[in-house]
This record gives sequence, C-alpha cells and structure tokens, in this order.
Amino acid sequence: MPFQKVQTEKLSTAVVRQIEELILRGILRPGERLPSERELSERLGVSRPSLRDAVAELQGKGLLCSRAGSGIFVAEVLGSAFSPALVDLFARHDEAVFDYLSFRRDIEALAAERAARLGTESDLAVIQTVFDRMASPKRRSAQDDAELDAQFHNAIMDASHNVVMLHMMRSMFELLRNGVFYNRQVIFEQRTSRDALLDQHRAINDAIQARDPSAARTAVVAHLDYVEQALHDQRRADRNARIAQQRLQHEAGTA
Amino acid sequence: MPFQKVQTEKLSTAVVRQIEELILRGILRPGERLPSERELSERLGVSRPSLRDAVAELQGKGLLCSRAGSGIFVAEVLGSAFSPALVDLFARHDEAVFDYLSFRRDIEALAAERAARLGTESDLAVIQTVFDRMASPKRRSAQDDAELDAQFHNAIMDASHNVVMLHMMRSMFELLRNGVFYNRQVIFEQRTSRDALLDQHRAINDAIQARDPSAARTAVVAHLDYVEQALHDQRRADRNARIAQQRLQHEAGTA
DNA sequence: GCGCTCTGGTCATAATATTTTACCAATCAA
DNA sequence: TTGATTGGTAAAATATTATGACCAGAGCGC
Repeated sequence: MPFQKVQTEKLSTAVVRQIEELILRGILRPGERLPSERELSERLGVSRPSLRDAVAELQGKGLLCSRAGSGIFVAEVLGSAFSPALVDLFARHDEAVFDYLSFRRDIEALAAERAARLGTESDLAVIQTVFDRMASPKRRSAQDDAELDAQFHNAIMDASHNVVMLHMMRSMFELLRNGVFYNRQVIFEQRTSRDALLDQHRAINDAIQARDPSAARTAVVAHLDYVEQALHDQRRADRNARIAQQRLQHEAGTA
Repeated sequence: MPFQKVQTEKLSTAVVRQIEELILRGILRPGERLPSERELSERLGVSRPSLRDAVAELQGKGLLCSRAGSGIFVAEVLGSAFSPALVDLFARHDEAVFDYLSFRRDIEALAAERAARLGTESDLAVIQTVFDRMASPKRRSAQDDAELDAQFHNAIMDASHNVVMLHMMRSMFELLRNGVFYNRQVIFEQRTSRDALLDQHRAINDAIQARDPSAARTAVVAHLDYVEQALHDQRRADRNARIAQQRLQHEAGTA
C-alpha cells in the first residue's frame, strides 16, 4: 500500500539524534563535559524532563554518563578504538559509510604503494596466491568471494610493513566483515560486478607484482571508487524497488 | 553553537510530506481520487482532523482539491507540464534534482547525436558562435557563464530538429534557469570548474562540427556526469563546512 | 569543616497537540 | 426520493511536553 502509518518523532528522539551526530562527527569528544541540563535544555529549546529522557536513552546506549552534582560527560570508552557503543553509532548513521570508504581508499592506496616498494618476495607470493584463488573458475558463494576479498586486501596491508596501519585497518575490516558499514556480499552476488571486481583485483595484483607503486595506487583508488559507485547504485536500486512496489500496490488496489 | 533548537515535526506536516512524495514519484496521478478521509486517516494512523490539516495545506499548495460529498482528488493541473504546483514540488524535494540530471543526460545525448547528423550548416554555425563567446578570454561573471551555458545547450537542442524534444527541454531549462533544480552559477564560480567545463563544451562542439554522432554523445554524457559530480561535491563541501563551523563554535565555546 | 553555588534527580501542575466522537451538509447511485 | 458515502465542523478526552518547585550530591572558597 502506498500509504504508510505516520509517526512523528518524539522530542527526546530528536535530541538523541542530534547529540549522536555531534559525537559521530567528533565535535563532542570522549570524556568531554556537556553544558548543564538547564543550559542544554535552553539551547535545544526543550524542557528539562524531555532532555532527561534523551540523556537517559544515550546513557543506555553507552554514549553518555551523568554524575549527580558533577555533570554529563561523553563516555570515555568511546575513545578506545571501536568500542561497542561507537560501532553501534556507526551502524546507525549512513554518513559513516562513505567516510569509511573515503578513508579506506586513502589508506589502502598508501598500503599498495608501500607493498609495491617494500614488500618481500614472500609478501608478493602471498598476494599472488590469494589472487589466484579469486581468479580460479571454481564455483564459489558470494560469501566466499567476500572472504577472499578481505584476505586479498589484508595481504596487501601485511605487505606494507607498517604495523600501525595494519592494526588500524584490521579492526576496521572486522567491522566491515560484520556488516557494520554495508553488506559487501551483495556486491559479489551480481555476475557483472564479480567480473569487474576480479579485473580490478587483477590490476592491483599485477601492479604490485611488477613493483610499480604508482600503478598500484591508481588501481586501488579505481577499485574503491568502483565499490563506492556500486553502493550508490545498490541503494538507488533499493529505493527504486520500494517505489515500484508502492506503484504496484496502488495499481492492484491492495490495502 | 553545536547545539541547535529541536523541533519535532507536526503530524500534519509528516502527512503532507508523504503525499507529496507519492505525487512526485508518479504513484498518485493527476485527477486520481484518493481514498476517503476516514479510510485514509486509518491507513496513515492519524485522526481525521490531523489528516484534514494536511489536506488543507496540500490544497493551498495546489496539489490536491477536495469536493464535499465527492472526495479528494489530485489536482488535474499537475498533468500539464510544469504547473507552478509541480515546479514548487520539484524545488522542495532533492530527489528530483538527480532524476532531472539523469533524464537530461539521456535527452541531451540524443540531441547532440541528432545535431551531429541532422544539423544544418547554419545550426552548426550558431553552435560554433556561442562556443566562441564562451571560449573568449573576455572577463565575465558566473551569471554570464551560466547564461552562455544555457544558450549553448539550447543551440544544440535547436539543431536536433525534433520539436517535441525541443519544447520539452526548453521548459525544463526554464526551471533550471530559475534555480529550481540547483543553483548552476555556483559551478561556474570556481576557476577549476570553469576551465573543466570549457574543455567539455569544446569537446561537444568539436564532435558536432566534425559531424561525429558517437563522439558528440560521449562528450555530452561526460559533461553532465561532471556536472552531477560537481553537485555532489558541492553538497558535501557545504555539509563539511557546516560541521566545521559547529566544531569551531564548540572550540570557541560560543553559545 | 562549613557554607554557598551549581549540578543531576524527582515530581506535580499547566499548556499544547492530537485523538475520539458526534453531528451536519453535499454528492452519488439505486 | 432515499440511503450510503463523502467532506466539513466542533466539543470533549487523552497524550505529550513545558513550567516550576524542591531535594540530594559535588565542588570550591573561606
């Protein structure tokens, strides 16, 4: 049915959303103290009880903590890389997805450059091995493809010989693996995507094996640009499917 | 200040938005009768007075009209191309912008192809003349650049010798001229954009003058892809500027 | 150590938004 | 002409939010 139940957002929900965005964007930092309830409610234009409802919800999510007589603070644990509360925050806000891809493009381009320059023969052999498995015509599920994709990018990261970069990207990849940013199996499910992705991985592998840092960088950027475009296309397709479904329901006269 | 006044959306506003989207997406068509107030309020999960508030607002915008005893109808005038109510609807919904660009890319690629094949020597001379003005090093404002841009695309459309296409695109261009879809002067204000756009216009002109339909089509698609990307970039830059401003306000501790 | 100020925490009452319910007039189909 | 369904209007009830007051905890200055 094209008409859907309407629900206006509760006031406290709008407050939660605003504070979450300030935390997500790094404007409010871990450990930082917020203005007092009285000041905050004035700035937000809501009553103290409404603000307190929102603060209670944010406390429940692990993003804020308040102490009677002291104030309200952004949770310290958000400072540790990818605490559950932060991961949950990423998962619930779309803008994190494209920031993640943008950041990953930059870091992985650096890693590929370094791999082409600094990677040992063993490193390059590992990358070639993973790529050979990807290129193998053996039947695989989208999940297997996604797993090989992770192995491939991890192998390049290993070959960059920068442990800080390595561990940071590993934890981010863990989030990707758990579907926090987007469901990456979807991209492997389409034949045309898989073929294109394989070509891109081939270009990356060839550039690294040829020890061509510039080509490696270019290939990685092109690859992640493609992934981002595929995400945009997937979302547009999802949205179009919803609209088409609404039209169908309207045409069919179903409730 | 990073904290902003919170205002929850009125119930009737949410209903207005949903019905507007159904009209914008073509799900509800001009002249079509909506379900009765009683049925609609049940489907939307709101009371009849709240629904009536929304319907009154949509009537004021010229999108709906209701007749006591008969029902509520989507306004017939929406069927005529770009009635004021429809234009206003486009202006207030972002999704129309990218649909417009997508559609325009397709139509103008066709027009450029036809211009390369069917354009008379006079047609081509007009296009060349407009392009020469664009390429002239004489100082011009962004508004002048935008006006020349419109003349250039109109000249190509003229040269396509398809009056239906011509008039349809003319009215769409009128909307663009009036800033309905986006403020196109902004794109001409940056030096780098202007140079890139000039190169793209040169590629289009060269292809048409050489009577190369395929090259003309490719050049137009590349040009409008660039414009779309520039819009994305501009919006992202605007959003980043807002976030940076919030951070600055937070750092400076201003209210 | 005490007093003051500011903080979070709690709660009753008032104001506003929305829902519920009832009724009237217009339109259409039988 | 009549009955059913429609839009149109309005009073009363309910839910949400705001206002205002008060209490307990924390921190700072004397």
